[in-house]
Amino acid sequence: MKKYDHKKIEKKWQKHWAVKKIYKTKEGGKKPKCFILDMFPYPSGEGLHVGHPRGYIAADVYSRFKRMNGFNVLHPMGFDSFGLPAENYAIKNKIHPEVAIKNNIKRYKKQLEMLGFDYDWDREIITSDPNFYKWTQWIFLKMFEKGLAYESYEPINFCPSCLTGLANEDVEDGKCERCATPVVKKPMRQWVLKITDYAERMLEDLKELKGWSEHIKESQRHWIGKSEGVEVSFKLTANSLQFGEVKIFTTRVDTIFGVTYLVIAPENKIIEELKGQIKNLGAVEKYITEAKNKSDLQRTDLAKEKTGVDLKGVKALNPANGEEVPIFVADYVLGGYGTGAVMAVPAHDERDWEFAKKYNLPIREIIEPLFKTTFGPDAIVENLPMQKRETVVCIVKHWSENKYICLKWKKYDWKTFVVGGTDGEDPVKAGLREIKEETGYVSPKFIKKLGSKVHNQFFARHKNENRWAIITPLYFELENGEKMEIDQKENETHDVVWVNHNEVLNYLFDDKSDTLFWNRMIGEESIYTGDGILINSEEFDGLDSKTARGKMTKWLEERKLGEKKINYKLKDWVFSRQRYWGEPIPLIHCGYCGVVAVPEKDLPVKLPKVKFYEPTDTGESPLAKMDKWTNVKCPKCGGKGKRETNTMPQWAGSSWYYLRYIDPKNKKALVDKKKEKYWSPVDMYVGGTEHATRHLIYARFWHKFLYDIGIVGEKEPFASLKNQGLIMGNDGRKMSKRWGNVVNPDDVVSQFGADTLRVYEMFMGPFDQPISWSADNMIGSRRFLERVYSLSLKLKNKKSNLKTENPKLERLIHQTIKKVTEDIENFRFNTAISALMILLNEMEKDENKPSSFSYKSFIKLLSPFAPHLAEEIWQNILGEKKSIHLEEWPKFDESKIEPDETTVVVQINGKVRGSFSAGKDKNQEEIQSIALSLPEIKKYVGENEIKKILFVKNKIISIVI
RNA sequence: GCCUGAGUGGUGAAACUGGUAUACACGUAACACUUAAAAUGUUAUGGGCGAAAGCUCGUGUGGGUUCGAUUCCCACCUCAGGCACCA
Repeated sequence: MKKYDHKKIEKKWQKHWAVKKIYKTKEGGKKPKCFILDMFPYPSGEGLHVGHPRGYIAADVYSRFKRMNGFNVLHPMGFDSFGLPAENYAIKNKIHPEVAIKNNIKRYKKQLEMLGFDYDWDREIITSDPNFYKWTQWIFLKMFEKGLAYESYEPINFCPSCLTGLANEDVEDGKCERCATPVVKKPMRQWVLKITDYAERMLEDLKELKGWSEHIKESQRHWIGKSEGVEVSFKLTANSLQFGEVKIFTTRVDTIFGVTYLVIAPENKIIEELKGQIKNLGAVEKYITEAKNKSDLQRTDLAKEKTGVDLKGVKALNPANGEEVPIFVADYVLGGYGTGAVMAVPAHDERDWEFAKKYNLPIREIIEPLFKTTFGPDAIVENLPMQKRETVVCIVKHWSENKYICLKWKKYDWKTFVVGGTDGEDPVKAGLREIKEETGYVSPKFIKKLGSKVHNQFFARHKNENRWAIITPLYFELENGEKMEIDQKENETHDVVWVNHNEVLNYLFDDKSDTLFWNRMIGEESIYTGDGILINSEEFDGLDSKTARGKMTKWLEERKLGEKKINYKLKDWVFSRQRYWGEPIPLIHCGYCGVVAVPEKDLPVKLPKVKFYEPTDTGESPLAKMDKWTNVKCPKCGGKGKRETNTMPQWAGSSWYYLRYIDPKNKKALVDKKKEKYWSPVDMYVGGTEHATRHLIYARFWHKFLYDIGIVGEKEPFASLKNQGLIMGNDGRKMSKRWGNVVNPDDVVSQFGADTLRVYEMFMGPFDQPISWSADNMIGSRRFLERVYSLSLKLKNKKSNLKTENPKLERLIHQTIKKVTEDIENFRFNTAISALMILLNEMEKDENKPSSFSYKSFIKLLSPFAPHLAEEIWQNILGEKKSIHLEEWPKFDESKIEPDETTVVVQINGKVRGSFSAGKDKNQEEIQSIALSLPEIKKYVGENEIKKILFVKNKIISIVI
């Protein structure tokens, strides 16, 4: 028998498909469209490793599947070729980036073609191609026109190794995302895009993105980082004279009466204004200089130890109570967030608390902790009123050992300290009384109070009411073991248990207020940062935090001392790079007119060809040295002008590239309106999760902008997004030259074939989960394909052309069609392939000769995964004339899926004790009588009384005895 | 610290809205074919007890709900990813 020669087969059909252009996307027609997009690769020097194509294979499978299901498919590919990696590669290897990119793209393309993807290469785009980046520049100009691109001189993240400014998104853990060098803050001229204008819409529209995985949306929400609070003005005084004001931002106005000092960031400009008033200016300036010289990494690494300097001579007035508080400059407050200043409430904020402890600042409690029980049998019952009750909780220590009294309640699953109501009595007295009554010990001695009162809201089962316990926690010690008789009633309620010191929390376990008491008891200082009940807050006393926030905000607003404010962590996008290999920013600086846009007709502003493109450390791009290129006429006044020499970041082209696939050769517009309307949005976007907070944020931002100026008709660019898990080396580490664990797809394809690689990568595990490469496991996929091939030859030789087959196989065929169809639709490729394997196993049995419908269906189901082999069988063995990839996807018949007989399982007390097969849809009575007549069931039931019988049709009968 | 996801055989992993846990594949063992090996095929393959029929334990740990839990609830542990002095 002929052997499965993957080399011959794959080469033959790849050529055939290319010549016949079977994957060419046609415009128009009546078919519904499906736009399938891969995150296009960055053509680095390394070439693809076996992990890269996982997403491409999935998209290709999906694309072929959709095409066979009657969709007009757009599945293009291109290259993201501008940016740092290409440039760094070029510098390292002393090849001009343009040449390097050309070579690398060639190599990538060859590798992609080798895997048999169904791209329409006529639509290929390359972001460093002037015909493409003309439109990248055009979009920038539109943003400039709308005031969304602005020039700034603020200090930004700067990579001292790449010698360029970076966006917030390009920094990971305080290090440059490309080269892992710690970034520094450096003031420099830069172009910035006002992405923050779109923060709210980007956040809001996430809700509509049903096809995105939750964790990507979650990390975008995080990145955008919305928080609602109040901006409050604190008046400043020096020598009892008013001296302007400082604005702070807080989400916790309810704690404003607990402010004991203010903190401003070293970057805050207010310090400049106050210079004349600061008595220790030298120390303050020294601190600020030091803070500025710290890298981000240092500043966060040193986070554990907070530092700061008092602004002597200047005080702030708390608008809530008119109190004068000191002001500190400290770098634990960030200059770039909110107003760059905060009110410090050390009693209820961990950072402020740490700082206050270090500098011995007063700590004032304003919030009494409130714990609500929200689940379990003690959960608050809605619509039942709250009964307030003053309570004491007594921690009682043994007279000689390190043990404490806990009560174990008899009727309820409770373990508590000694507790009791005070009924207006002095809490200490009440505590003494409770200890005696409940435990019998007669010698308790009061030692101390354990912090503030604590509120506990729960459902009191023993009284059948919602209880709001206002607890005073007290600490007692017994002087001796003398005991009196306990009241009968108390004795019936609970047992007294002595618990060792270090086991107390484990014993009591679930009540958070107990934990708090205990921590205070053992002297562990802990602060409460949650919501609670206000005290020491004048007219706001007794309110809960949430209500207090509302009332205080109103109070401040009425007096013009504060206003509601929303802040975002998202920062504007630093959009200029001091590097050569990027899109030139199409602006001209003119001495008379200022910054002038390059007229649209002069686009693209081409990147000049240069010999030297290494970055400089002057804060200028290498382009600045090219006088011939930079010196131009001002388009407005005709006078002398200079081109902007900064270039765009790596992410510019990829922020909109998908739109260009729709209309890649259009010279007049970014994209034709009609075509855009037909193809948008992208129906399925496949790529890695590493782009969650970079590319995917930028692209959404640009898309929304293009929507606003009427270029696109959809608010969101990508309707569905699927993320592939990383493929690691067989050692479980990320594939990298460094570990020597890189597997080259060229080798795999040559040895096993592209189809085997494709099937294996889809079969190896769930698509979105990371997984280690295993050459051993891949053998299974190869064997599977070999068996498919040899079965095909066998069936051909036997000239099997059955019309029907045995019903079991027929049912399996229809089940498999259903399963594979649903699985591909949901990106569950591993189970789809397993279903195909099960079907093959059955068809290989002699008694199960498939009909020609069945066999052809099977090959069609296989074709998205193994396109070459499927085509070979389809045309060469089965003698079909049309490509299988243009055939129609098989349809299953629902009526043929259901079996006539089902296996009914018999359970006794939930355990499987037997099973039998019975006709479909039999009712309980019939099944029950069969079940009870089975000997193995009789054995168990015996003389026992049957309490209950549960029945699930076609599945299970459960007997309870 | 916070957020998200995940813990199932020797391994990669299945299991629809709670209903026969371990499908499919890898590996391993035995057998067949072969002078032999490879390849291929057949059979077996969670642990314990048992000659066997069978019994019993088992989806990270501990508890709960249920006739019945990998699936739902609570607490904890471990791993991966994201964010991290964001007031």
